[in-house]
Amino acid sequence: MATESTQDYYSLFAVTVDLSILTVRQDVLCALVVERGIEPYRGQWALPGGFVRPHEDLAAAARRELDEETGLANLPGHLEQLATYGAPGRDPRTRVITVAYLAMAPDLPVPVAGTDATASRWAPVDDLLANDDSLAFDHGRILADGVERARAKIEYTPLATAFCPPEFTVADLRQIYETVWGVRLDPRNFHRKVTGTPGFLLRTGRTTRRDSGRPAELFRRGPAGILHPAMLRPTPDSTRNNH
Amino acid sequence: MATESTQDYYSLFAVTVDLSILTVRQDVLCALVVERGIEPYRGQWALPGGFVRPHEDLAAAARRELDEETGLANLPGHLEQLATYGAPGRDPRTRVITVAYLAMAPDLPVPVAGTDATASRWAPVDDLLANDDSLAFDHGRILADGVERARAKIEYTPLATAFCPPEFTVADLRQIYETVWGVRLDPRNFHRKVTGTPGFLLRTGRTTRRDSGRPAELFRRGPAGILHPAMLRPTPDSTRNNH
DNA sequence: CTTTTTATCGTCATATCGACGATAACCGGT
DNA sequence: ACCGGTTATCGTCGATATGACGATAAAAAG
Repeated sequence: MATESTQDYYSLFAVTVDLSILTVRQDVLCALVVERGIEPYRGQWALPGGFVRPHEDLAAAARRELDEETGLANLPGHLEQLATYGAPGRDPRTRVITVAYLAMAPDLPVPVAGTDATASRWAPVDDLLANDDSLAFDHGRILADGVERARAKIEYTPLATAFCPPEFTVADLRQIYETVWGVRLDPRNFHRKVTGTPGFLLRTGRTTRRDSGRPAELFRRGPAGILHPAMLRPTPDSTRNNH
Repeated sequence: MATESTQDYYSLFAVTVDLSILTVRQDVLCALVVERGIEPYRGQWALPGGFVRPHEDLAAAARRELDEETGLANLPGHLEQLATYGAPGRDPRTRVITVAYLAMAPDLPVPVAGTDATASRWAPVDDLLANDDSLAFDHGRILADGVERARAKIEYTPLATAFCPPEFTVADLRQIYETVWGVRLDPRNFHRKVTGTPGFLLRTGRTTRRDSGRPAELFRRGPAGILHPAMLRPTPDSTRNNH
């Protein structure tokens, strides 16, 4: 907040809030994208977002945009500030400062027909991040940062449960980790880990029936805010213990 | 960046960059604060910062303020974006969006007489965070967030070395961890840990002479970007393994 | 040459992890 | 009722990391 050193005057900037909204659909990590109706980048896909209103808090603006885009007033899941992007020229029209937020939500049964007239859809993040210009503006970078944040935070927080419905099985949760991290995890060690980490999961006593195989117990998210010890993301290199 | 949904018009905001500049001086974690010369909060201490210029990148503005306040053109250490604060009313004059940055630097021999006419000094963060209104605006929260970020990041990154001079001993590094975390660490286990973590430290071969005791080997920061396995911050509760 | 001080190395019990075997509880088909 | 298929859950074992702490090394001070 302004040291008011040699110069006290200041410039004004347009400020927007953009959202990396992530979910896991059919074992694929997806992000919500909207089609732009106007220039610049007309017809291209972009992250949902919009201008912050004059007397609106940043977090409130993010929640408002989230509600508008998902069509769900009380969206379950998680919302946190990601980072702020303000490079000159990132919007060709004028100088724009964008505060990006990261949302993680369970797969929404509603195929998200937001209040906007613009089209919106879930797209696999791998597709969106394959090309550098699949997304308008610098939204590719914002999404990449959001995905990396999500991958890191499910290591030491219970936030992977934000991708799950209120009640879920250990296998459901493992599938989330496998999808978000892009790895395979041993079901037995995973089960031992999540059930042994204090506060991670609460048992409901109930079970699911399945088409085949033993029924699984249903859990809900526990009270822990951080995981001790953390979940370990396997190292990409597996050629270590070859003695 | 603006979905341009129902409304395409936008408001303008003043944007500043504020800095949580941390260092360790005489085994105390300190932050750089400046005295405000004008209203509001005249005479109170605040984090250094200032308005972003019309065509200036956010990171560039942060580096510029850092140089101005520390008086060192190429300040060693580390600088990263922390978070953005934009609650209405946080500046009583007008709506201001502040992008906060976190800097971690070795103890500067120069008693920082910046280019500003305003006074500046290093203050222990414990003092600054003791009262809720020791700092102007919401700078207490920004500083608290910065300290928490620093405490977390030295767990899994080599950033504790950013508080050290280019060459340092294991004891120097341990003192950094003890000061930032506010704990005591076993010198033998700490030595085993840091020397055994790949890429953390590079040995120089040289040693320091001391006033008393065996000379210690000098190290410099290694190439690792993250620590595997991470440094473990002792849990505040020690009443666990009492079987 | 002994004491003091700090740095560095070693030892040992415990906890955790990865790999993987074994068992449990459901299915559908015979 | 029995059997194989499938998935969930429990156990075992070796390797590794960790906390507690003893032992040794290399300097200064007396």
